[in-house]
Amino acid sequence: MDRVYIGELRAHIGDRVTIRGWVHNKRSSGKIRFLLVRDGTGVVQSVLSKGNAPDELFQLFDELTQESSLAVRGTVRADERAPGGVELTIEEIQLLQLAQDYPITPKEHGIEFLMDLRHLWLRSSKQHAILRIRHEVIRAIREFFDGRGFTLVDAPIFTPAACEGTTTLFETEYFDLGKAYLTQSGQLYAEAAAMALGKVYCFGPTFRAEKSKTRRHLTEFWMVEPEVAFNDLNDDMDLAEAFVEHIVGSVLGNRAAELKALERDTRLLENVKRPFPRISYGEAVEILHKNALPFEWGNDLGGTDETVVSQQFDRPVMVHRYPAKMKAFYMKRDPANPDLALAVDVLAPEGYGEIIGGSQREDDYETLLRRLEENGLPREPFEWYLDLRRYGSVPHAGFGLGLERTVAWICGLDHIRQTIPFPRTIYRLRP
RNA sequence: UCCACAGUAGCUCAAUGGUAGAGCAUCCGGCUGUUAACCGGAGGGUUGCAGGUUCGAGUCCUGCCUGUGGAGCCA
Repeated sequence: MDRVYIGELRAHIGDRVTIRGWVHNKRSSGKIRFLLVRDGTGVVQSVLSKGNAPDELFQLFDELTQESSLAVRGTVRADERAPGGVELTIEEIQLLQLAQDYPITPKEHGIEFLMDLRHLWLRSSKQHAILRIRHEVIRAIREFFDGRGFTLVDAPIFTPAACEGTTTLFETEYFDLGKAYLTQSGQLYAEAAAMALGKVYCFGPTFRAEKSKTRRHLTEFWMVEPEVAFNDLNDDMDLAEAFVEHIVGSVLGNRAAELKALERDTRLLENVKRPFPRISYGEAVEILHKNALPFEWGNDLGGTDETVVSQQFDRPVMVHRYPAKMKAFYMKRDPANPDLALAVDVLAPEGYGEIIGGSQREDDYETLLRRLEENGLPREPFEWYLDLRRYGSVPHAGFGLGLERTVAWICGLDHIRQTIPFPRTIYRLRP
């Protein structure tokens, strides 16, 4: 079998091989023809010249359309004139299917048009690069936790109630048991698992029915959530910075070609090394005031606020101890100031905003019960969660990292929707 | 939900209230090393929908639809 992948052609110079793929583009000049073939591992230019090939082959070449599927047999040659330095002298073309009127031409297109054709857009080289970096980030995430004794514990996607009681959830009928909701976080379940296994993480899709219309939001996105028994907020921040450093380092080390294809300036990514600066919410507010931004203590940091704060640093910054009032009920209060929650957000540089949100969890039964009431949450669906504080409660902490926001930042994209194969936004359910 | 912007050829965009155009794509022709190739030609339109103002509306006004960006919310 002489079949090889385009990515391996360099090791086959002088060989007669067969590649199988799709027509990426073609060019012609009089009696010479250039066919660019893509197979997922790369693109190779293959050449046909008059005098060296039969007329039937020229005929077939001229009929080929963009994205037609085919097999090409030929001899591999090194040639400086070819993109990539390697090309194929065509001896035989086997057409598998002639594509009709491929809509995505090698020219500019608008985002709406490309999103409607997302199933075809994935064939473009930049989308390849993004999806490969997404894969690398996922691989690095698993590698990081698996190498540190964490156990992957999947959380359910159907849940009986809101985890945090703040955001709007997708609702569905669940047989005779009433309403069920698509999960907005696996955290509460991760906490239960941490009490069983010590160090755990869950990694799966999460759903938010908020009608968010920004470059940072999807209605369906992936989140990885570690949870560690006996960790406090400082341990949590130690874990978060090591985690982010590992992810960025893995992409830099293993996906340099993809970053280059995206024209990403990697110098800013090289900076992502421990320790990350740690500032309190109060210090963040001071930074905003120094930059003449009107900001009232007690409000949450908005998109531009986050950008201004993160611009003060050359790497991700961790903002901790937010006003408890605006944070979720399960976050533990700071013993030094009960108005503050032991929470931490990690803000990515370059205006990419919050990629991690985490906290030390409330571990006292009575306090947690009071928080549920203060937040107007029903007790019954949380009984099992309260059990975790009845039976051997311990300090513990964790965080959630948004996969797509992280990929958008590392790739330097202007919008989160390109970081997931088939994005779900408020106005997009297809394809 | 609120605010702003946009919708013209398959795509990306032009067009002072006065005959709807270009580039790319498609089709035809040319070119023996092209690099989003290039050169010549052809076809391609209910200007998002419904009203209104006007001698005349792609252009101005009203409503609606669709999309984009932002706010809020958050990963």
